[in-house]
Amino acid sequence: MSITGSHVMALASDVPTIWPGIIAELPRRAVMLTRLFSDPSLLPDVQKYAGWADDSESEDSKTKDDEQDHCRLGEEDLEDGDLGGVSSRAHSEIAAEDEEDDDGEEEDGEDDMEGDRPKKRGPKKRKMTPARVERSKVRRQKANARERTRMHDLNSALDNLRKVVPCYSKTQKLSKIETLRLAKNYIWALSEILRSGKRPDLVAYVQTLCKGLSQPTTNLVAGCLQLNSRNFLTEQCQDGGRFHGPNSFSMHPYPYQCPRLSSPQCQSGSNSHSLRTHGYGSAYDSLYTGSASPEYNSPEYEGPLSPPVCINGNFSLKQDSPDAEKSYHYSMHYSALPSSRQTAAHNLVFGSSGVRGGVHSENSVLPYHDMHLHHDRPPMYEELNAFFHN
DNA sequence: TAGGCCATCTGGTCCT
DNA sequence: AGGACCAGATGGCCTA
Repeated sequence: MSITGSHVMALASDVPTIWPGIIAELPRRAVMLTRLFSDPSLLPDVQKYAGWADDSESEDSKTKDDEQDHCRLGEEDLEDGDLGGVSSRAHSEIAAEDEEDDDGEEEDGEDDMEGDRPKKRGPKKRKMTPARVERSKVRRQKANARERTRMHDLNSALDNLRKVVPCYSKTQKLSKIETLRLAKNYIWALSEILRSGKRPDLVAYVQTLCKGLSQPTTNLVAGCLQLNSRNFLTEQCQDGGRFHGPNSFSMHPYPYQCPRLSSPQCQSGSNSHSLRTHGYGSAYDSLYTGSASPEYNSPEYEGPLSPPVCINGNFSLKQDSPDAEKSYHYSMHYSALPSSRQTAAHNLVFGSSGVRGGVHSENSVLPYHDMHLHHDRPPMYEELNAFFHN
């Protein structure tokens, strides 16, 4: 199967429009990937996509509003007479530097020699008048306010980046460095998917995402991706990370029972369709469960094959009700292994203690309502998923 | 209490 | 000259 321009655009559009590095990188990456597929007809689509910065206008304006808020905040700080922690000593130093700003008023009576030592080069020290001290204070305060605004903007961009990487938790925010690492891994993983043109391998994909991440973040990502870490590792240990398709696992509500999934309509054979109509389902099952295959109806499968999650956020699905966020939680249960192997596999990635950073892998599956997979995916995701479906 | 993370201040450097 | 950017220093907060 060939990859269309919409596939490339779908992947690329999944990247935040805020983080400058991502903005700069992804369009270029998309063009490069398009060429990898040796289909020049895709280039117009990709180039059109490269103008996506326009789509982020609302986000930009929001950022500007934030910036204005920050500026106002800074002004308030100044109005309060708070020097923002600027010590009097620091101000004296600034004032000393600032002396050179003022023409005239040079220190009189300085000879070419200061005692035995030659006179210092550079501008002469100037007397600090009260007016000059005040000017230096104002200048320093303005610089501080600008710096605060700059850092707030940077943090705002990071927040936006957090929302589009495969794992997002309101309460357990990724640190800055972990966010950047995960974003890098995410981009890399997407690129690899495009490059290979193959259905991504579950375990390898998660490993790619978690590469270089701290233990707690690794656990968090595993939880966000709804992977029971032990079983995920069991699978990894069992067959070297190969994903065997729908018969290799079953889906269970975990750890919370979903009322909707318990309902008859969700249990019925048409649940997949009903969930699709709610915006769930097709991505994951088409991607990883092979809904078109006979195995789809394997007796081993009992639950609805349409979790609102997927191996990565890129293929996750729109959830259009707050309840959905609260209700659905799954993990993957692979075929059982002897506990010793499970332990060995568990230790492989999560450490021998199984607990580190206070987040045990088994407990790393956060309540779903606390986590967000990606919302509001463009319709082209269906197309993209169809690609993996083949 | 130590360590991690963060916000802020600060001064230096570079650019326009 | 002024602003943007950067990195070091510092102190606060949180968690194990």
